Amino acid sequence: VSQAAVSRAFTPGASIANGTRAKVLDAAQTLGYRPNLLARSLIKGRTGIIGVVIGSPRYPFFLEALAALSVRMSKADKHILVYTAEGGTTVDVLVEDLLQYRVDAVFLMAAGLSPPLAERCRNEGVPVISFNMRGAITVNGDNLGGGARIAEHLLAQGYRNLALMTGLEESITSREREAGFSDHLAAQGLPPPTRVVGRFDRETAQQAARELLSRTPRPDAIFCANDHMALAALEVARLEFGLEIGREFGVAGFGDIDLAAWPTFSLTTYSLPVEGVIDRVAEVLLDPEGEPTHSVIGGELKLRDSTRRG
Amino acid sequence: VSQAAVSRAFTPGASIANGTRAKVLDAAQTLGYRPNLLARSLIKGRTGIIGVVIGSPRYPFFLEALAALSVRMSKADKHILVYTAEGGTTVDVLVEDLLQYRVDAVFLMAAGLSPPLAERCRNEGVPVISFNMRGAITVNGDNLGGGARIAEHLLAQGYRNLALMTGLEESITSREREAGFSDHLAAQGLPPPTRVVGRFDRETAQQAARELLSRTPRPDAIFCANDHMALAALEVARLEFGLEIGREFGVAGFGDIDLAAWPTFSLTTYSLPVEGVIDRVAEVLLDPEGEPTHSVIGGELKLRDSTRRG
DNA sequence: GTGAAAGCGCTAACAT
DNA sequence: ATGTTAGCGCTTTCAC
Repeated sequence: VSQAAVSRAFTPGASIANGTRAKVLDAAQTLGYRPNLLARSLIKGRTGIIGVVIGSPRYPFFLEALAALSVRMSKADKHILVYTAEGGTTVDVLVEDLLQYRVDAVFLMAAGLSPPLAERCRNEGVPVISFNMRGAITVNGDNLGGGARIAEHLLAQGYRNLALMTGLEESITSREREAGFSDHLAAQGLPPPTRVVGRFDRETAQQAARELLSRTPRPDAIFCANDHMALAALEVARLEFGLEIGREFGVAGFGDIDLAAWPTFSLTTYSLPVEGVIDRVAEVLLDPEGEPTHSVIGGELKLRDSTRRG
Repeated sequence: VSQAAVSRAFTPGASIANGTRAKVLDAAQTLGYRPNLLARSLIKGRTGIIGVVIGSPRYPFFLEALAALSVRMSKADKHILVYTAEGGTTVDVLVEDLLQYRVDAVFLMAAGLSPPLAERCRNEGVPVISFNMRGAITVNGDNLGGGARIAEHLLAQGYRNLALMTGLEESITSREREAGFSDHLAAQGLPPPTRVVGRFDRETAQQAARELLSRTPRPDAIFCANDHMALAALEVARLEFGLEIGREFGVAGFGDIDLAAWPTFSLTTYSLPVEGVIDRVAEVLLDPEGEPTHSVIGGELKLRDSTRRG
């Protein structure tokens, strides 16, 4: 009944007689005793907690990724401490806080970690994983490749007057998707697409789509930097301009969210495989060693009715 | 430069000279020192961490609620440790684990906490909040009232041959929405609605809708226990059966998710105000005292085109 | 295989 | 206002 014995009883491979262990576990059961993980972490230096910072908690992709990550981590007996950056708090403040909880690693679904703090994380042995951040370990969908595949596809379908709707101007993700698309056109000796700026959300995308569709000559197809904007554009084209989607106006997105496959929309898109991305993130998160790596998880072109002519 | 002085420097209202505090904070800055919250929690008995268990991480409502809660909690300097119950782990195991981390409270978005463990949580002073669990503190949308309002509305619009699509049979939420709906019909002396069982998801709902719409006489309106099923039913009716939604076939849901308001669907529904519900949850979570309370957060009927005749 | 003692990093009395 | 001491609940040498 010594303190050490109890500790050993709860430690998987400890040197303790089976009888003693059983006795201790039994007593714990009836007394309602459970080891205090805080105290354990204090000694061990590892908490089994992964810190996650979400910059835009309203953006469904991040939530899906969070859920997927949580499922993965549970399997490894690790857990997730969530911080959301809404309402003025900078990412630095949140990460600083996370470090105080002595998290084993940080997963950043937000931009804006300052290089000095990133440096400190490295020094303290806390790996930082992010979608897009120089200096950190990154895991990404194939933004460049996807953009290019979409451009290629639209041209193959005979669309000639192409438009592009970007996400937030400062978003690296958006810029990569745009670059993939535009560079492909340039490589074919074609002029750059008509460009409008969405901000990844529905409202702005609707405005941008209205503006674009009112122009003459009207573009005959658009590539939007994410599916949400593409669906907004599709709705505007169909319901407000009475265009037949696909034949009169092609729409393509990026991400392949569930909605894209609904028959009502049948949106052509390039997939961003949440599961695949998170699998890789989990892998890196669980393996502290290693230099900054940059993984690109390929998706695939999903050909649907929103870009089929005739 | 004593240990206690440092502690005081980092404690908001402690008795310490401004000069000393400045000096300590300054030194900490350059040395990269940050207090260890684990050690602090070990003494204080409070961690500032709220445990959240999500039973169905694929169900968007829970994710939205999680995001909303995280934002609320950040403001109170509390944080969220997320556990997902996918792949066989029981809620009991997860809550047990949460208790080991000495969380200040538990928010359960999952069913299945055993009464003995619930009891233990109470004894240890860890409040348990849930959407639907006897014995615990609960916060809910107005399932009963909403179901009734929908029934009332459908009748007022002249629909006469009503159908109902439930969620999971074991879901209390689904049963309440059903009861609100059916009881209203009964109170009007009308026969019970035709009843099909969905499982809250799209696939099952599509099957159920197909089956229902093939019957003779065909129902002229349906109430689905959530918006996702309602949208699935709407799509099937419109695209597979060629019905004019609203005039020939009325569709109503529950929840008022973003999609419901999209012009493509324009789904009539009774709102489940995520923000309102989570506001209340946060309130209870932050205030440990109090007996089991049961809050019902009212929503409102959203009249849209999916239930307008003529 | 088991117990005694030391210590993880902090805060809370209690002095001064 | 500051330093000293004790102790939060655990794991880890080190004896036995």
